[in-house]
Amino acid sequence: MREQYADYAHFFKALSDPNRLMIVDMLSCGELCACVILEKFNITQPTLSHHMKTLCDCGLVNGRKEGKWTYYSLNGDTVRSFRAFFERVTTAKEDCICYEKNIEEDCCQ
Amino acid sequence: MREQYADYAHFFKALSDPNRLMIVDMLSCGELCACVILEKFNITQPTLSHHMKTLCDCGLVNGRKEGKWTYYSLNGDTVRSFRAFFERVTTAKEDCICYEKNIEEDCCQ
DNA sequence: ACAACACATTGACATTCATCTATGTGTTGT
DNA sequence: ACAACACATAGATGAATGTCAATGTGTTGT
Repeated sequence: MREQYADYAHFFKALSDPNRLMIVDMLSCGELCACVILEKFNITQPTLSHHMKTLCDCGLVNGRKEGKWTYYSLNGDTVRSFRAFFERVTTAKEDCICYEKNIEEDCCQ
Repeated sequence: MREQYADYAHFFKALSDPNRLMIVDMLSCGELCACVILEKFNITQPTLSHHMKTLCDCGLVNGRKEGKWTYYSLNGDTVRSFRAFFERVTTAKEDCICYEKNIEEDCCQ
């Protein structure tokens, strides 16, 4: 569990940009071509390409090339595991790290 | 909706740091004193203070001073609205922005 | 073969960020 | 009143990030 914080932090970082959040929203209904996505933004093509790489690298989005075009779609499995992680990390649980050694012992008596 | 991307991006950014993710996990079981949190990390006190400010500024965490000590806790309302936003943004919906003007018209015919 | 197109890569730049040391502020106990 | 403590703030620094212009790569149509 302890190592997962760094792993999942990448997902949060990937979604910490408004443009990328909007891209994910657009992809929630299904696959879209890069050129279609680009039309909705006031950014250059290289910038979109960079954002798509960020989303693909962390596994949230899949890319599929078809001739000249590249189609992007959400990775349902990643989205679900991300959702589950956030749920776990914000919900009280018996094996929470807050119960580990030293906690609530040496301070604030 | 369009403006919400920037608003919620702040939440994702606040959680994009492994230390802050772990802090949220610790707080999921209830209120904790800053000094108790600090013990679990290999960071200095000013660095923790900075992280707590980041979490508080976006509304995910509440701070409460009591004498010398400061107690932090998760803001349940913010967590729930954040969860709902992520759910909405990753789920197909009839009023999705991907259906707005120009999309799927001028490209990839 | 060649021009046009869709997209990726490179390199540069300004901004933001995590972290530290040093210092300030308010509280507690003697 | 004063020392010790808990925490915040200020300032500095190296690393990461979002953006762009320029260029590269692979595909399509003539």
